[in-house]
Amino acid sequence: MIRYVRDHIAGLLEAIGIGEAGIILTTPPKKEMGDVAFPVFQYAKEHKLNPADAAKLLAEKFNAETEDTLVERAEAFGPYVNFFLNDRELAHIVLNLTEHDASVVPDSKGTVMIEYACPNTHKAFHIGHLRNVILGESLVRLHEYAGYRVIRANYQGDVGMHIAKCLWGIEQLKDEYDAVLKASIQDRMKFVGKAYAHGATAFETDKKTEEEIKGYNEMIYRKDQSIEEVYETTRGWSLEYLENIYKLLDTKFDRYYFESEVFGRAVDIVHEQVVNGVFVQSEGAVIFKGSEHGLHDRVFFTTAGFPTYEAKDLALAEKQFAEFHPDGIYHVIGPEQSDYLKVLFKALEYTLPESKNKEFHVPYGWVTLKGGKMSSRTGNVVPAESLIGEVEDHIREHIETSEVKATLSAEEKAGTITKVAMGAIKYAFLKTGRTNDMVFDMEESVSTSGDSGPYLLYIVARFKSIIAKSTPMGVAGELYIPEVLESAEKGLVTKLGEFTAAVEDAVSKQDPSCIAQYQFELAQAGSRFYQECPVLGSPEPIQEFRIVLISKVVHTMERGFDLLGITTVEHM
RNA sequence: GGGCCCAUAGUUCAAUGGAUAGAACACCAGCCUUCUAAGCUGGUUAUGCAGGUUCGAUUCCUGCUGGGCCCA
Repeated sequence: MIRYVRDHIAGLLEAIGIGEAGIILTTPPKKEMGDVAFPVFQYAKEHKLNPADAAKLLAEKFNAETEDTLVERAEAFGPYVNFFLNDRELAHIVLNLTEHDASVVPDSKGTVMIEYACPNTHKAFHIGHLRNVILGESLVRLHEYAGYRVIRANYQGDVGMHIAKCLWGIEQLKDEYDAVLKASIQDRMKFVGKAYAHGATAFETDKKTEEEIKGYNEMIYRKDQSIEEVYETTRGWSLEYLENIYKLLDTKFDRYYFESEVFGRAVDIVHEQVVNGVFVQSEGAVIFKGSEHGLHDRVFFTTAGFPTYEAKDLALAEKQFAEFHPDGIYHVIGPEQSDYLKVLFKALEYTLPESKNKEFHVPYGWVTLKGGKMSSRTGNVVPAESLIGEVEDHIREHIETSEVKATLSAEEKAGTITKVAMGAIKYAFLKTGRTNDMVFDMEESVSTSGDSGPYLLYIVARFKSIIAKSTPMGVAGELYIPEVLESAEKGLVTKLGEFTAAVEDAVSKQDPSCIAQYQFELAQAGSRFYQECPVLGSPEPIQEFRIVLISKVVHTMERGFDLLGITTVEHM
């Protein structure tokens, strides 16, 4: 509901002496029941009335004592007083509404760092990472839109056992490594994946190999000459591969942090804080007693003398605060790390007091694939690029077989395919509530109908097409608005007014799915309008009104899509 | 063994403690001489189990069952 309307009605109610204790207004379930609803439970309780009687009483009182251009009348529906708004007034308000709250000044709410993506090098980028990046990018845009200065941070794991396993595997497959040096990035990464799998399997099955690989791990930390070149080369491959994916997903980062750059400082922090008693020795390791804070104990320094990722995270936080002085850092990380992060944040309160109440975990649900057609390869890890490729194939098929698109150039088609494919994927990943697990359904996400990205983009393309065909109108004073709107027009106007509320909801919950749901509802209302209300075929004053209306719809949809990281297309 | 999360229609998802629990897919029936039918309209189907708090519970509390995860 539009804030203006809400405040207006609250004011009218207050004027007749109702609702001093803060008025809550909602939307009736059906439009025949009015535009705005006032639940009277609280009022009835205070006045010892039964809710239905109270509603009747209040509706009568309102109608008798209130004269207003926007609110035509009130009517009691059970325990609710519902208000019916004047179509023309409502449309006037909505069409003149800027979709962006003018009170939001860019960068006025302080600085937040959003840390997302955070993959390991030398590994495939799988569908879980995909959800992470798509979510992170959308959160960045939401926060910027809401008036925050946002630092995009990415913390990539470029040291550790997973790389030791990979490097050991490469040593075993040296001939293949030499052969693949000049190959495409896809093939080089395919080899890296194979080498990792080789090392990981050997690590599990053979005690002697396990020791060897641990030796590689030490060599990585010491930057041992014998592995340095292969390490740097394959690290470079990984970063190139990841950068391609970021570009495809239309995301970027202000700061790339690496485990290798915080490792040294991690050692120092733990040593310093052992002296201060924050960390304690335990069976040769150094631990933080989370159990003294209702959490659990964690190792920050191993018996072998290496800092764990716990320790590295301490050094990372120190760097992040020193470099950007954020008012908050949001870590987009899976829910399985929830308990770990609680311990980490607690330890940080000691090693870095300024971080207190400024570190936040933004968890998101697990991703699985429907059908299992793709889940069989290499364990159950699905590389992101193969999923993206498959979606693109589906979309391409639609575009290529369409007669309407015959006029498009090859370049336009390619651009459209990419935009629609990425829109399909991003929408599929963002429409489910952030913390809920989700199932990625290939058929549904590329589906041209239903609750899918392509469906939404199609609605926008149709409206854009109408606007493109219309003759531009001169500025001719006040816009004509019909006295009574068609049902489909009214629905569209009402839905348009809800955009700001959807954004506020998304920001407060840190959940882009609020926007995705809004986009779908607006598209549905738009689709119905498209079906029932001809634009170009209508007589003049109505045509002008409808063009202004659909222009507003296109504008709002594009704004919403932008917050999701999705780009609209002109034709599809 | 300790802790965290989840359970809604055949399937995938919604629902600040409030009106007849909403959509989408699938299935069935209609709608193109008219702005893109990748569309629209109508129809069928659900709150895991047992209690409790409340005028009112999908929502909050307790126990149970089933699934996921973390720590040991």
